[in-house]
Amino acid sequence: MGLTKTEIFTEEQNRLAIMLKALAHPARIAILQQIINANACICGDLVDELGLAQATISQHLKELKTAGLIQGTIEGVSVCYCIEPRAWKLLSSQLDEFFSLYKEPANCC
Amino acid sequence: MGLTKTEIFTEEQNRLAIMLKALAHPARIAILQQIINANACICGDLVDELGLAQATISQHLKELKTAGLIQGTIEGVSVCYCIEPRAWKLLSSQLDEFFSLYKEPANCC
DNA sequence: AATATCAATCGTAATATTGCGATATATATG
DNA sequence: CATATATATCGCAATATTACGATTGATATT
Repeated sequence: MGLTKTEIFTEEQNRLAIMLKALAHPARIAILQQIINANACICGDLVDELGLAQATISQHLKELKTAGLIQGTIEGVSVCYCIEPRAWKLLSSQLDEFFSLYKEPANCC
Repeated sequence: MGLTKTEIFTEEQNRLAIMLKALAHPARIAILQQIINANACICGDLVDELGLAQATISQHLKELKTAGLIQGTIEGVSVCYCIEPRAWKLLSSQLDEFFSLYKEPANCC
């Protein structure tokens, strides 16, 4: 065990869970906020800004990139990271949809 | 290590990450969808509906309850679970705010 | 070519998560 | 009170996550 039973859930449920997992860490939230704020960031900026080791930041960036939420472009020695607009909008709207499923408390327990 | 460095992030970043973590599992997404769909659910219904053991569903319900996303009311032998409206709305608007930080691709990399 | 700079990857330790069987607890019902 | 029903909790095994030092790789700079 210790392994999520993906096969019993829908594609959508699994995809949403994966994206949310990518967001579900304060460092990654902070990284995204920094990237948005600065329009683009390189790894070193984030290392200075947050108080985490370079290896740790790099690993978080990789997770965000794997999820598709950010993209990285090589720019000389450094790599410029910014938001991936499509994935961002898609996730945003999927979450909107999910949260709007719930309408006001009817006659709950 | 293996421990998140909460102290270097803001209260908001940590709270949002905790709530997202509670959502970031297909079983918990499915549970919430079921609860919303049926207006309220008891643990047994969810065990039948999803294909997970009773102990597993109970544990997921506990996590959702700890996060404050659902509430449970004892109803005879069973416990009736439903959405906690305040937490739901709060998270929804916090996510709205977070996602709206990003405005269109300016002159990115 | 040698060196500096920046980021990715490897390896490792500590901790967390996932899932379930077994058991405990708590409330109905006969 | 004994039994059935429903849920929670315990304990465990398998796996995943988090963090970082050390190293590697790749591009500039001198």
